Amino acid sequence: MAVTIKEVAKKAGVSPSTVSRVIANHPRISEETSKRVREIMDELGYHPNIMAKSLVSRTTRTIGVVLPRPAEELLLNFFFYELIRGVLAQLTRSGYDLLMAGGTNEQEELETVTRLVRSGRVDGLLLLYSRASDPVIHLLRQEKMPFVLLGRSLDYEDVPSVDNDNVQAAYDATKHLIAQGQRRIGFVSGPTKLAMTQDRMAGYTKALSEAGLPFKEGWVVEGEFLLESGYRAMASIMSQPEPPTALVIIDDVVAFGVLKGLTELGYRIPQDVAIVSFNNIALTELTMPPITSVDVGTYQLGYTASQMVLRMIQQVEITARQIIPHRLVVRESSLRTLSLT
Amino acid sequence: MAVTIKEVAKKAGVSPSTVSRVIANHPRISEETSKRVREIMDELGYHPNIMAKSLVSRTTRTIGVVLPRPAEELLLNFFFYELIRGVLAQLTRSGYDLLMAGGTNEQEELETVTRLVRSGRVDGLLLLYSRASDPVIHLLRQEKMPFVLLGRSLDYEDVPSVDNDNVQAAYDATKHLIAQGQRRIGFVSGPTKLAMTQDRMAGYTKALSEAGLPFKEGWVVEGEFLLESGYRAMASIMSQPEPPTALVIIDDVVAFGVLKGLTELGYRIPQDVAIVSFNNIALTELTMPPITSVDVGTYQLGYTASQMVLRMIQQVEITARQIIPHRLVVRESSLRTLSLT
DNA sequence: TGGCACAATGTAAACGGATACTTTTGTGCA
DNA sequence: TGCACAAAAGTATCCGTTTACATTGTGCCA
Repeated sequence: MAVTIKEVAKKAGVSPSTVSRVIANHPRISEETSKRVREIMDELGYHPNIMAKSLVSRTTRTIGVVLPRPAEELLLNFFFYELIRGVLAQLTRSGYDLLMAGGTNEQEELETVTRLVRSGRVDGLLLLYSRASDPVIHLLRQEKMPFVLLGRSLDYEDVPSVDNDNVQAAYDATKHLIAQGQRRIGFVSGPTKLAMTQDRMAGYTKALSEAGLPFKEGWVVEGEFLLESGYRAMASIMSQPEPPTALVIIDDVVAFGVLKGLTELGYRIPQDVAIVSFNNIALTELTMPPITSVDVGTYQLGYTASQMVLRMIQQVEITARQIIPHRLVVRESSLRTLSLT
Repeated sequence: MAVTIKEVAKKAGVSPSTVSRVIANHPRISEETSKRVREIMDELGYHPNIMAKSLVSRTTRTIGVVLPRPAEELLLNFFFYELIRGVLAQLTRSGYDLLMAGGTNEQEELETVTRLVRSGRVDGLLLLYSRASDPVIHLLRQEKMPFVLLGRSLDYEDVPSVDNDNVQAAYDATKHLIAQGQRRIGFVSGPTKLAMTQDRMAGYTKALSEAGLPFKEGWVVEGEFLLESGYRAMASIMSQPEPPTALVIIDDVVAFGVLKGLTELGYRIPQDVAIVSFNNIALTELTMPPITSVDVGTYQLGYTASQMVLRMIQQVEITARQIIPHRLVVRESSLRTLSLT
């Protein structure tokens, strides 16, 4: 059906190996032959059969992307597309393809990854999560399959990963509130088993203590990456005897819930309560007021993660942990200057 | 490196072909042999090499998903993840893999798809857009490669596609507003070259005329799927001498912009202006007020589209155009009963 | 002018698995 | 006991490429 190297060879009056060498830019092929063969390849619309190529080269030029299990996916939901764009841009540039996989539970996921690795389906993997102590990670290390985590792992410091400096990001966000004159600052947190949550928490407390501001237990509430979570966390924090006048919020979606809850309770943002959050998804500028958020460079995360796996495949030395710069995007929700108090 | 069929055969004391037949569940293999071979496969952690298998079977068990070009991607942004989950669920169930591809411009995209098709990389394709008169579609038809569009194509009625009944969806949404007592209803539209836009427009006008309500030029504004677009469209509509008291909005993201604009201008939602929109992305319930939106069954769209390609590959007869049911999710933004007028 | 180096190309054997065709083994029956 | 015939398994070839090794051809030098 499809055009093969043999048909090209026949039409060009050369042997299949010559055609193969033309494709590979082998030095010992004469200009003349090369040109003629290329013409015929174009004429016949020849494209090398990747399966055959892979079989002999033992490489697939394919990177697998493993989605998190549905239970952990919520964070990803809103920047998945941009992330994939970044991944795809890098892979396309390097002539690699992207295979997407995932399972609905731990076992299914492990089976899928095992199959991809053992059947020689991919040359490397990108794990879109940073779950601690994971059987998938064990497997990949054992099989010596190059892989990169999105977000650092709590358990393995030496596993290659791309991440933001979340400590610094939260530090910056909190500092920004302090610079606006805020003294009572709370923190709406995420699941504490995630490195991201721990890091942002650390940045928050660091900024507080440096500024000599109080850290109060009741001002910090752990939530999840769910729509209602922010709402509940906010209610808990604001019901304290002396509630904070500013909140650092672990994620934009949670911030949406907080914002809504605060508004419903009659708080004015930012006059009564100022907020900053993280990830800078598109809709943060469409809320009322627009939300100040830390842009984490989603596209760049995807782009760099792919670059890392590719480097690992090419046996190039890499830094085990690559940091993507963040940027605080200041919007109305955190600006004290608007306040008349 | 990896375990091959030969190693399994050797260890089991049979020939490679026997092992191959065990894998394929060939009828003429004795229970006993089959069991022994399977045990050894497990023991060695054998997984068939997909490349070798593909080479001889001339099939890849892989479906390609082609992303829209960045310029047209905005709509997709917020439900991409759910869509992919649907696709992946169906493919995994059927033992297929998902290859993701896309280009930054028309030529790049065509080259990518050509390569996937000609090099035998995929057995079928899913196009996540429904651009009219597309060179990619021409190519796929010519190469007899099974493919399914997401959303119907304006130019080719007979191209397989999954879609909502957008006429009916917009009709339902508009009717809902009418049932709430609305008489002056405007429409914030999208790019008219899209079938989706045309269909929703048609449903809107149909509902109006059935109810004997006026259709006014100035009440209908074409926008784009951009954040600011809704804002501008709203401004234009509301500056009419006699502005509408309700708006049907082509998409949730646009509706966010409209909502923000209306609120800033001092309109109360839904008392002064009621709104309904489409797609029901997660954040519609977190706006103030929450937005009534038509759920289009994103997961189901992905799931069904994949099912269609798989059927085409198996030469099963399919309906060229598959309709996914929609569902109006009523929230505060459209409820007139709240009004005191 | 024979011999040699080297460039250009050809030949053939893999890569791992599927399968048409062939051989071996086993069973029932005359 | 021998034979037919079916079940079970083995042999060999092919899928489309790459590549080690072999062959051919040319020019140059002793």
